[in-house]
Amino acid sequence: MRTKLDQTKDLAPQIAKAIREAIVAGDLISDARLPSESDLAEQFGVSRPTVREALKRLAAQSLIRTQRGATGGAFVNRLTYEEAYPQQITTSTLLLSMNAVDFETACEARYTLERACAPLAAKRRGPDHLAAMQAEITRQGAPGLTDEAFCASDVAFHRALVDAAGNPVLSYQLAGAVEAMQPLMNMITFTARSREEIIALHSRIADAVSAQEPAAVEAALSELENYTKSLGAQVMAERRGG
Amino acid sequence: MRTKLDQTKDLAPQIAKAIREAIVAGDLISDARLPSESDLAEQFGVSRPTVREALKRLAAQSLIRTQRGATGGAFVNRLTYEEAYPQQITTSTLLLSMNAVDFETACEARYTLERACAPLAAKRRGPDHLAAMQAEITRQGAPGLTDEAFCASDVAFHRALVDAAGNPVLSYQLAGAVEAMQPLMNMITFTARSREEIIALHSRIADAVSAQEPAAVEAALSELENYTKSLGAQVMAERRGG
DNA sequence: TCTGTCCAATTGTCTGACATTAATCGTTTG
DNA sequence: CAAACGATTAATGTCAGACAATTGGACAGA
Repeated sequence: MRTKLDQTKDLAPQIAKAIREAIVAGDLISDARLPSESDLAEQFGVSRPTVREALKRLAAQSLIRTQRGATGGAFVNRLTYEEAYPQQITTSTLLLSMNAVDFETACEARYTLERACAPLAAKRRGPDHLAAMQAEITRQGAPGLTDEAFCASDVAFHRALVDAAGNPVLSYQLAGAVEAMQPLMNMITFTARSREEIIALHSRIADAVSAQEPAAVEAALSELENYTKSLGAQVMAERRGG
Repeated sequence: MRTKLDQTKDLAPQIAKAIREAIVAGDLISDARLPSESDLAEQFGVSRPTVREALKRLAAQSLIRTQRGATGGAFVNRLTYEEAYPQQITTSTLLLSMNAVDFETACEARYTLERACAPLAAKRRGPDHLAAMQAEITRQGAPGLTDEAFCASDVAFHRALVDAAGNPVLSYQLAGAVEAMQPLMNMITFTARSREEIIALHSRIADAVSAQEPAAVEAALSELENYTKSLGAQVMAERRGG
C-alpha cells in the first residue's frame, strides 16, 4: 500500500487508488482493519482530512466500512450482492440517460441478455419463481394501475424470470440491464390494449418456463422485444411530431 | 435537493444521497454546475469539510467532476462508457472474489451471456472485429507466453467478440462478466495441450463469426465453456488433494 | 463473580487559514 | 486600435488543531 505519491497534486485520489488496488489485489482481505486515519496520514505524509477524503471515496464504492469507537476504524468490506445491486443499477441508469442511448439499443441489449437466461430458467425454475411471476401478471391486470406501477411490476416479473435461472452472478449482471430500462419505459403511456398484449406475452413466458420449454420462452421474449420496440418507436414518433 | 437532514449524525452520507437523488432524478442535468462548497455548506447548515466529503463520495462514483479556478466548481458529470467500465469491472471482480463464487457458477454466467451476443456478432461483425479476434488468436499461439498474458489475451479476444455485436450497452454489461473471470482464470496453469485446445476453439469461433453462422458460434462457445469448466474442476481437485 | 464507572482510541465535525488554479478584467504597449 | 500581459478574484485542494460522539475494554467495588 505504501506506494509513492506525486506530491504535487490530487493527493486524495492517489491514496484512494493505492488502497483500492491493495484491496482488489487481495493484500487486504475482508474484514481486515486499516490503520487509523492518523496513522495513514503519517504513512502517506499528508494530513488527516486528505486521508479522510480518500477513505470516503472507497466507502462510496462499498469497498470499506467505518466504525466509530475504541476498536473502530476502517474495515475492508465484504461486498455483498445487496450492496452491489444498487450501485450497478445506478450506474447503468445514468449511463443510459446521459448518453442518449436510443430506446432500441437499450431494448435490444436487455432482451438479448434475458433470452440468454431462458434455457437455465426453464431448466431450474422452482415453485417460488413461478409463483412470483404469476403474482406480477395478476398485478399487471389490476384495474386502476398507474403506468409507473405497471412498469415496476414489469421489472419485478422479469427479475423473477432471471432469478429462476438460479445463478446469482447472472442475476447481478442482469439487474443493471433490466432496471436501467425502467426510466425509458416510464416514458411510454400504456393503453389498455397494449397492457393486454404485454400481459398475454408475460403469461406465455410464464407458461413456457413452467412447462420447461426454453425455445418457447425465447420466442415469447423475442415477440415482447419487438412489441416493446414498436411502442417505443410510437412514442418517439409522436414526440418528434408534437 | 434541499431535503431535511437528520441533524444528529452521519451528515455527509445524507448530503451525498440528497444530491445523488437529484442527479438520478434528472433535476440536475449533465454539465450543470452545483453551488460552491461554501454555498452548499450554508444551504445544508454544515461545515465545508462535511460538504467536501459528500462531494468526494459522488466523485468516486463519477457522478460529478470538480474543476478548480474562478469558473470552477462541481459539475454533474456526463457518465461515459470509459468511466463506467472500470467501475463495473472492479465491482464485479470483488463480488466474485469476496463471495466465494465457485468457478462453475461464474463460468456459466459468463458464457451464457456471451452466447447471447453470438447472433448479433455474427450478423454485424466488421473487418476490424475479425482482425482483432485473429490478432489475439495469433498472440495466444506465441511461444514463451506467460499464463497471465495468455489470460489477458483471452479476455481481449472475448471482448472483441462482444464488441462485434455492435451494441454498446451490451458491451458494457458484458465487460463485468468477462473481466471479472480473469482472476479466477489466472489460478489455472495452462499446459501446452490445453492452450492448443483453447486456441482451436477460438479459431472455430472466429471462423463462425466470419462466416456469419450464429449457431456455430454458440456451439463453439458451449464447448469452450465445458472445456474451461473441466480445467477449473481439475485445479479445484488438485487443490483439495494437495 | 458480577456490575458499574471511567478511560482511551477512533471516527465525525467544525473553524480558520493558506496554497493552487484558472478565468476575467484592466492596463500597458506595439 | 488591437494584442499581450499582469492583477484580481473566485473556487477547489490541503493543512493544522480542536472538540464532540461513540464504543470497547480495563479497573475498582460490591
